[in-house]
Amino acid sequence: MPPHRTRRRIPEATVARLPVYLQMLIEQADLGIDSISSEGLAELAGVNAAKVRKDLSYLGSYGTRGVGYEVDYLVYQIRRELGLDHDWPVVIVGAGNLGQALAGYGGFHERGFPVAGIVDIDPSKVDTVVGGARVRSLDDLPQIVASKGVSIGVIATPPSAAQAACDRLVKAGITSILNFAPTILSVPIGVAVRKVDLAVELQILSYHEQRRANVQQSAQLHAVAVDRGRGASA
Amino acid sequence: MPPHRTRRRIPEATVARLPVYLQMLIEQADLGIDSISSEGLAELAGVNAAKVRKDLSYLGSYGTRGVGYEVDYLVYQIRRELGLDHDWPVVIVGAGNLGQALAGYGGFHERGFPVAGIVDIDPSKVDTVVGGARVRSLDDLPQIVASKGVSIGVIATPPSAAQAACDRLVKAGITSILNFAPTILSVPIGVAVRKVDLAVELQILSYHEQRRANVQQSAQLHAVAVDRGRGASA
DNA sequence: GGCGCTTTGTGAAAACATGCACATGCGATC
DNA sequence: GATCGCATGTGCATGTTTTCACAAAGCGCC
Repeated sequence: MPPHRTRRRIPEATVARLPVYLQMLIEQADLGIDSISSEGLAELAGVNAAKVRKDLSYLGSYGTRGVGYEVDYLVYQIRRELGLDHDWPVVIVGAGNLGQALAGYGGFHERGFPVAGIVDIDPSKVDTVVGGARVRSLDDLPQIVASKGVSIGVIATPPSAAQAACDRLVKAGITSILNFAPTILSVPIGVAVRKVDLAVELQILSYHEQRRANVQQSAQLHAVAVDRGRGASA
Repeated sequence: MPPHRTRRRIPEATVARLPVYLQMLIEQADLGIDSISSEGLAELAGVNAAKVRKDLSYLGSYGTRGVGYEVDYLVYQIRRELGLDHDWPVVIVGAGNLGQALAGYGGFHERGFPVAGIVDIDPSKVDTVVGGARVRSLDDLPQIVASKGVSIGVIATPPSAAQAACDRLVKAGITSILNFAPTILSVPIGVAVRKVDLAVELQILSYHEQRRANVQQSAQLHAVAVDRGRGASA
């Protein structure tokens, strides 16, 4: 039996880095580079070389000692592991600001996630055209999903409509959801959800800004205290 | 000396969850709820109650045993810790599809991150109006940053322009960057970067879809094997 | 004022992730 | 075809995050 039939589970942290390696490898391939070391890839991906090696070792032993990794082959293997050897059409729910931008964003299609359709509950938005796709009614969701074999849904609705959108996606047969609304969705087990909340990202940055400011202030206070101490002792 | 002058460092994982708690607490406050237990908050935030308690304990002892947490007070404390007691204006670089959507997205302003300006290198985009803001030249960046006290920059350029955009942001005095381009940025130490890559998110979902399919297939194979075994042994 | 109920806050254990350091094995060179 | 140099793959130590489990403590009721 081939050893990769029953594949050992890949740690989530590694799964999250594989797409980055993939991207970098594709860039290198386009530049005509056909071999790369863990150190080289680590530099490109902004991580440490041991981590790269350990991550890649979960896929199998695809490197050559003393040499490095063959770029094309690694691309092939990561693609296969991530399930990127075929396209995954996505359906977008919500044709507001963000939904429209996503539908018009070429990067999706280019990276294997063509937009199979965009739907909205608002009749005044239905049949308008955004980013080359005609907005369809939310009621058409099951038909779009079934006819195009869609398994990934993207929620780009206002927060108040997100759970309802989610429920309809699940009912239509969607099993993975990318949620842009600042809402915690509840889904049946077996449905994967990832959340992207722009405000949360900014708030995390805000924490670091805040902290930086505090540290500086505290350093100043400390300096003053030291000066006082000196003055007093002199 | 008050114990929170030299505040212990909050783990990164906790910092990433605080904004979610905050959001949920604000929702509860709006509903007129003024007290909540760790269990209740955990449910809302989609995490486990012990984690909520440990996370909140990093801020200090703000709960009441046998009762729970006072919603308003907790909101105040989390806000303070995250540095959200004042607005943080942001500047957006890149007025393409995504940049325009971000500029027009009300959620930013609403949650304390007003758009101080949006700039683009393309002269044909300059002076067009998107989402209520006039696009300005990339050359105006230092002036925008200085005059409005901006410390957070958002990169919404094509990947090939991202590093250059980053360099100019840093030179203009920006110390935190939210990067939407699928590019690893190199920045001087002291500058915080967070990356949001939509394709990466989809690829992670793809991995789980792929895996699901494999497991099912493998289960089927296994069922067949079992049946064979039975048939043979019967 | 004391008792019991409830929920916090936190040590300690377990699980997970990272990074080091080096044995292993491959290719190149002589 | 033996030797050398180099980069992989991995055992092990370290650090971080999650989870458990329970003592400590506030509130209401008698």
